Amino acid sequence: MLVGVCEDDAAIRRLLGRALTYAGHEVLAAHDGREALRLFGADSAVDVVVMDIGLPDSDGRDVTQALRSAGQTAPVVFLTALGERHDRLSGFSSGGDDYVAKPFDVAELIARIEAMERRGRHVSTVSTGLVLDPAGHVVRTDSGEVLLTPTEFRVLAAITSRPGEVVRRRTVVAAAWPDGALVSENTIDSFIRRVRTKLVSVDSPVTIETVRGVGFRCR
Amino acid sequence: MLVGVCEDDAAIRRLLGRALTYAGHEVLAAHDGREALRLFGADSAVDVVVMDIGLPDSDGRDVTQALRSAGQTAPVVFLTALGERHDRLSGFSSGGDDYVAKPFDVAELIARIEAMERRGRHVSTVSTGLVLDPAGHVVRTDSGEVLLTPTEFRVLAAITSRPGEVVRRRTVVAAAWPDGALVSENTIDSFIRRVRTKLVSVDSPVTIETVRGVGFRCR
DNA sequence: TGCGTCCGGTCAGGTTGTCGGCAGGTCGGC
DNA sequence: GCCGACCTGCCGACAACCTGACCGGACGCA
Repeated sequence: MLVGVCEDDAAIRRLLGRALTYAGHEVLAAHDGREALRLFGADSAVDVVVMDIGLPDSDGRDVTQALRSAGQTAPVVFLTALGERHDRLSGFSSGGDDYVAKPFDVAELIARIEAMERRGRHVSTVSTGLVLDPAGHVVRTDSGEVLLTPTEFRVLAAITSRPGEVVRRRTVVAAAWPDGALVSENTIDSFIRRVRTKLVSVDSPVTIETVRGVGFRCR
Repeated sequence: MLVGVCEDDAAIRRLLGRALTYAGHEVLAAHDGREALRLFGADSAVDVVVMDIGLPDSDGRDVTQALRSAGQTAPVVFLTALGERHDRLSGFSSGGDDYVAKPFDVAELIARIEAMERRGRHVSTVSTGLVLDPAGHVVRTDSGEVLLTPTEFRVLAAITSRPGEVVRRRTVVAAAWPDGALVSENTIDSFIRRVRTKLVSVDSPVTIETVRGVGFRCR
């Protein structure tokens, strides 16, 4: 896995470089926002980006936004300064991103990076023109894109992960509520409905059809 | 998932039938080795077989061996009698198989069955161009596919499991209504009719013909 | 601190598809 | 022809599903 690190403090940059290399990853290091944009742009191969919020030339969030609008969809782990409020990020960071407060535990940071990578690896595209972007919880088609809530996204992902196959209701529950929460049957219906509505709103070529008594299937 | 259950004790058969159905699976039930061979043969759509060791007409291990040499590769979960030594099976059962001692915990048995499923999913093909796909709950031919309801699927699976041979009406009932529900003779006719209609709608090369006074046969 | 918004989950009521069975027609064997 | 077995069209009951609305909690904002 290739990890892009954007951090101005040379000591932290070296620390991360060594730790990530030791954990079996490759590292691309940038020391400010401009370099990050050059190295981690859309056609870069980075799988995850570690982004410091407090950069000398700009704010890490702005850099990330620039990366996003350049087409980079890799998930981002933010390094926030001590005392930085988490919620200051929430309005900005898309659902798939994460944040770690300095001073951080290196092992924990690496664990989070690897967790990100597992999620973000497949910007899964259902064969016919529907793109599921886990980094942003966004669904894209030729005619537009729409934002899904986390639960909606998991429901859709569960069903589109097996195109043409029937996904049982219980499978959907297991995928969308991985903590084993007990939800009523009707809750599934509600989310299916919401997802369907959003798919229609972007003229999705993929539709969720119900197989009565069994589950759902996409085509 | 389609689970084949071979068990002579009607109470246990019903228990398993109900529990598996409740867990979202389909069940094909056989009450002895001969029937198991007929229903769970190489061309059957079963994904997993639950096999009682102590059957009236033969040993479950022998039945399994017969299934294997007939080309059936689905994994098997053995039900062993109380006190049966597990190592008695070890020399025989192939790597993918499992065993559960009676009296068993239903939840545990189902968990093991589902674990099996994740390994081998396969699609059964009746010799000439008719595909029974349990994952998609559909039958496919060259000219199209059609969605079957759960009961229709079980009925068709029971009959196509032995191409060219006559399947008795009572066998169809046992396979399609594994919970032991009592259905009128006419209900079978209704479902046969529905299945036939759907087969015709996809130009199926396989047809269900009736053998008066005995049962049905596909060719 | 109070207000507005979003999200997740549930509820009640309407709608639809499946299932099982009935009634009557048809077929085949004797 | 007669009888039983089977086919066919159809219908009612019921469960599964869809839909719109609602509510509490979390969170942002002023």
